[in-house]
Amino acid sequence: MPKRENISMSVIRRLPRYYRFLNQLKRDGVTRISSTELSGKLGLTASQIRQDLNCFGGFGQQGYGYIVEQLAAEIGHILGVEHNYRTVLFGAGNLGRAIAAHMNFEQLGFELIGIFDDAPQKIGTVIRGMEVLNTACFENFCKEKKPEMAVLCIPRTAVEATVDRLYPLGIHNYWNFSHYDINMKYPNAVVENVHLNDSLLTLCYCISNAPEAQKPQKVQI
Amino acid sequence: MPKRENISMSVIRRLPRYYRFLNQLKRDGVTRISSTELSGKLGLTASQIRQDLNCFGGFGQQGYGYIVEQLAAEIGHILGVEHNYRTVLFGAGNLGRAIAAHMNFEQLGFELIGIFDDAPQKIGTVIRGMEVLNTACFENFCKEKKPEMAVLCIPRTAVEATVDRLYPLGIHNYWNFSHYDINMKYPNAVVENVHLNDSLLTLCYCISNAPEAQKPQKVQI
DNA sequence: TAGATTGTTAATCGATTAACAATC
DNA sequence: TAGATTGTTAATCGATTAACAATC
Repeated sequence: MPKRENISMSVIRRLPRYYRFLNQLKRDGVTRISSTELSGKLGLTASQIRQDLNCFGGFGQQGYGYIVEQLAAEIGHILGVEHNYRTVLFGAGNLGRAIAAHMNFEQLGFELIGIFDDAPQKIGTVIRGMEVLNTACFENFCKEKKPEMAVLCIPRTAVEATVDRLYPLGIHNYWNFSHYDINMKYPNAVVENVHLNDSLLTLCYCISNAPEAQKPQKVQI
Repeated sequence: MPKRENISMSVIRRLPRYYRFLNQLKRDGVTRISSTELSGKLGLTASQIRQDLNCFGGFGQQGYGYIVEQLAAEIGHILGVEHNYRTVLFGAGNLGRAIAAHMNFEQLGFELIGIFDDAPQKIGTVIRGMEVLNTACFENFCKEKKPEMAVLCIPRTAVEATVDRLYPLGIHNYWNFSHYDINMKYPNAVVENVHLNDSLLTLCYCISNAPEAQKPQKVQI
């Protein structure tokens, strides 16, 4: 794959979805698929799928289509799922515990190597067989384990101080569940935000402004 | 606000962010703001902000700007935060418990009125002062409480059957944490997806493809 | 070979930005 | 009134779709 420059975010955000569907097809025993078939399953145009894939290289065969297993592997490689970036999680509250327990980090390019909190009642508790460590010990942990990414499940108010501490330790990549905007202060940090509040408000808008036919008040049980 | 038709998703997805920033300004005691000032804080162009707001009406005063409190209220109203849609949550696993405990549903247009699971060891446990109920009892619950939205924190494999059950009961709105695509079978359902796996994979791509200067291997502790 | 389907270029569509007249 | 800033129209930019030649 020689091209790959200035790929737009629109394209990038579709890749995980392609990857997911292709892996499902693989599990279902499908060996070969055309862009038209795939477009039906994904609800996109065949043209868009071909355009997207050709940002990274020509993975298909003219007149034949794409080999499912090969294409899945290519996209996995493009995403970088083989990297297993060493990851720490900050905040062992409800959300942090859920994320630690729920996510298959290993299949998604990361390896969870430590969970940190500063509340005494949380330190020492176990999540997914991993003991929650005291945030105070992070510098020592860091020297030995050299984490590359941090998941932030801490309150908005605590994020700035935490990033001020992690960034100089070489942790420049963040999966951020707070609404604090890390890139304001650290424009070079690589940040993926999960804004659950915004997502819920978007749903609220869509419900409130759905065509009349779908309005809840019209519904009968 | 007379206009409001065919608002693009791009605009809608920016509204929660405007709402969030305006509420913060309100808390900070700011009474007045211009589109230019706001654009600086949000990292958007002033033009875009004015365009976005004018999809819904003219909320500013020429030569003066926008009154923070008033604009926040207007956007809240556009989003529909006052609706308090009656909400049930399915799946009291790690993620479901975290979402139930973590989200301020009341401030975001929803009211959580029930949590359901079918695992005996979960039924009867308490989350946020609310007892987890047996999924088997849902029809009865529904007759009395008439829920309008469902949060789905159940495994992908269980979603289809659950929606098959909920949709005919009049629940057409979903906050979906699984990767099952509800709109395939129910095109009229109003669905907001939270795809945590896709988000993490996107981060993986961004880390793997960041400019050399940011690559983790170059970092010194 | 004929049929199918890609890779890629060109056309269209939509979203963002710029400009400026209206007006507070 | 003069200065500022909106609301809105026009220009630009980017993303999606359509078309088709290349080729398996």
